[in-house]
Amino acid sequence: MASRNQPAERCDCEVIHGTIVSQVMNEMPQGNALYDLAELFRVFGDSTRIRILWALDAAEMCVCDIAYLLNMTQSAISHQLRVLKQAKLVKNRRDGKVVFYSLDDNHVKQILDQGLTHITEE
Amino acid sequence: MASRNQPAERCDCEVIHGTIVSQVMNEMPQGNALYDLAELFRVFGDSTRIRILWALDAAEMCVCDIAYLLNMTQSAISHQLRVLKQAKLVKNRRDGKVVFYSLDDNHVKQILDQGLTHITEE
DNA sequence: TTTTCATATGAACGATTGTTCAAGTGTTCA
DNA sequence: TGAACACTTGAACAATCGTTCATATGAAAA
Repeated sequence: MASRNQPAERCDCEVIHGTIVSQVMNEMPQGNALYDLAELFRVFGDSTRIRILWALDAAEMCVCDIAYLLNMTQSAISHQLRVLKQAKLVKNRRDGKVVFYSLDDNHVKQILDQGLTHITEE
Repeated sequence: MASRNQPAERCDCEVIHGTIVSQVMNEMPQGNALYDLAELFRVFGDSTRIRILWALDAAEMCVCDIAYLLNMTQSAISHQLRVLKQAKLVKNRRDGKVVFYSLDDNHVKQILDQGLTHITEE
């Protein structure tokens, strides 16, 4: 019998879904696919980053504009923009001293909207 | 002049988007809407929870099934199921000793798929 | 009733996160 | 060139997170 604090062996409860469970195990995306998916959502999982994306959906904006808009320091915004850029959610272009950020593609807004739909429907 | 480590005052960079920025500030959802949105995505932002949701999309399942499937302890799974239930992403029903979990609504799979689309398109 | 199984829960732990602070680029303008 | 501006970056910090361990609950079987 499996001790309780080990990675689980097959349980003894009535196995209604035994066959399906085997299927799921075989069909579950291998390797990093689900890990990458979690990482993507983790980037969306912060209200500062959400507000940045929300702002950039309305217009391309420089770092100081975003900082002013969210009432935060440039440093904090810059750190978060780096996270967003690494996740390919935003892109940037330099124009003299100023760096303008914008959404990288239209998936971003779709993902936000999908989330909002879940929240507002209750 | 604003010192650098204060919540930002209006910057001096060329204000191309000044008008739009004001608009965004007015139109940005007030109160908790964006905070709630971030919290929703934060729940998706963990690979254990993503794998649980993936499994439950295939079939209703008991806790020990999920633990076996993901090769984790029942305790760890139970803790995560609580998070998922609080976020209204899963629901459960008791049948004797066994508690069966399933996805709460079809938004969940839509959100997962939307994320996968972003990842796979490169 | 007592035992057993399935699950839940609270405390504790290391690991990760978001912000701040201080210092660093890189560009423009005088 | 040198000052000023827009932005970036690394280290440090408190706060939060996910898992483990030990224990508790709830239901069925003995």
